[in-house]
Amino acid sequence: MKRTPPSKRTAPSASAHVALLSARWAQGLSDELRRRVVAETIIRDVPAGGFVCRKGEPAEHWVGVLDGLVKIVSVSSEGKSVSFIAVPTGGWLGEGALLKNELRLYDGIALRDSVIALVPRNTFMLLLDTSVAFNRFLLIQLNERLGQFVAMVEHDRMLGPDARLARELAGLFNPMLYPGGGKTLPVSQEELANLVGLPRQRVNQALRHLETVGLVRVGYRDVTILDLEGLKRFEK
Amino acid sequence: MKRTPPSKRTAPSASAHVALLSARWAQGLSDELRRRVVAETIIRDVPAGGFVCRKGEPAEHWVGVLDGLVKIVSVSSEGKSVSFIAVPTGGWLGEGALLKNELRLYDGIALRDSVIALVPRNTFMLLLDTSVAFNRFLLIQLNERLGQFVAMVEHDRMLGPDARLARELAGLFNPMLYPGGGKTLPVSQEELANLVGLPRQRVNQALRHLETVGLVRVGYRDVTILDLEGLKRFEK
DNA sequence: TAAAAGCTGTCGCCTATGCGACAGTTATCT
DNA sequence: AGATAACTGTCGCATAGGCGACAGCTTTTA
Repeated sequence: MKRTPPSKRTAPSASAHVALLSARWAQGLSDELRRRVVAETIIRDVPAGGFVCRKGEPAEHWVGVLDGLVKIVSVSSEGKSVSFIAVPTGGWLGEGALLKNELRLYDGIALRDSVIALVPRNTFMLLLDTSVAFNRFLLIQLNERLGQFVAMVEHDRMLGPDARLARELAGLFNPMLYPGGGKTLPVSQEELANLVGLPRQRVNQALRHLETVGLVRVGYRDVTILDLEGLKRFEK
Repeated sequence: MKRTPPSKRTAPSASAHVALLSARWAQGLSDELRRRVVAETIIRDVPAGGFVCRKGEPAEHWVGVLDGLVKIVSVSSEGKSVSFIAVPTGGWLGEGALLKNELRLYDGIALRDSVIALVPRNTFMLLLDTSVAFNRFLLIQLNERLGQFVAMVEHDRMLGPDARLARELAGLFNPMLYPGGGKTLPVSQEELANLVGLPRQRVNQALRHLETVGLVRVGYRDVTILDLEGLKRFEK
């Protein structure tokens, strides 16, 4: 089981709505739309380890991480879990099932206490139907995310474990998908293992290797990126 | 080296424009736009083994496979090549670099003699700026492709070689991305190996396994899908 | 029709991954 | 502060993937 730090039970506040409207996609909207978005969006605190959305449920919301860190996970029938990406503060997720009008295919789980925005499907669709800027934003977001996954497949198949970890770490800091934010990832090595698709022991080795090369600093339950470009280039 | 069957040198014909306008994204366009698309799009025959687009060049076109089969490939610095997907007749590709206004990140190579449509960047951008339907089409296409790649990562990390091959084969027949078309894939086992990211020898075993279970029929330089749903479900 | 090129089916070896185990650390709970 | 839970760092082993080699077929080329 996962350790669950104490949940700071901040009541959904006005600051959440500020964070909401400062999202990049909200910049181009008309005042009217902005008002509707604020009125209709639900803000919810999710403690570390809690579900942001669940595989199998109908997709009723577009999900924003106003603060925190959320991983997208698939759990196999035998209980083996694969994490795809970690979406940090400022990131948005869940448009896939919304666009396909399908059940959610993956779980969303908070890696630490997070503040989540839930934009209802109707609001989302309204934006899609009325705002050119919003369409463009989504296009860019999907395209960027697609690029990230193509790169994941590429790296999974071409690179060794150390390089895979390096690239994955770099990917977690894609500035297009994940604007702002620091350079420290508050994640255990076991989580990292899930994210990279390697055994935890191997991740440990790889981390130490990357540390000796000066690309990252390894702490307890966190990793700090020292040289993003170096990580992207790392090969052996 | 790859074998290169003789190239049927059909001159770009009127039938190509018919194929072009019958693409799903062209359905919703105004007559004016349809005229422009036909006028500005370049039709080109590419022989098996030829490049449809090349890594490193600026993205000047959106690429349609009017007839044939095109693989998207990344070649590592040491010459190891990874194929991501095979885009069959009716498929479209290359919007990624176009949207990002970047250099192409991957090669596009014809797996057999193919008829290719090249929609110039300006035409593409015009469609993007003026047609709501086109925007929606692209959104769907990107989303669908993203789903395909997420599934690839999932399967690469969760499933064994046989199941990986099964899912990959199934993925090549996603009706959303690749409408129409038969159920036979004219591809050597070595190509399949590149597509699945396994050694050729292992792919051979896996194919024979899938054949004994009745999911596919294996021929010389081709594989016929017998049970698409079975392939999607295959686990061991 | 003969020869050459390319693909398929198998064997067998080597290395790396995948994984259980466990001692040592660091944080959290009461 | 002490107890407990969670995370980190290592060893070592079994298995599976990665790969060279090569004989038997199929298709194209001369």
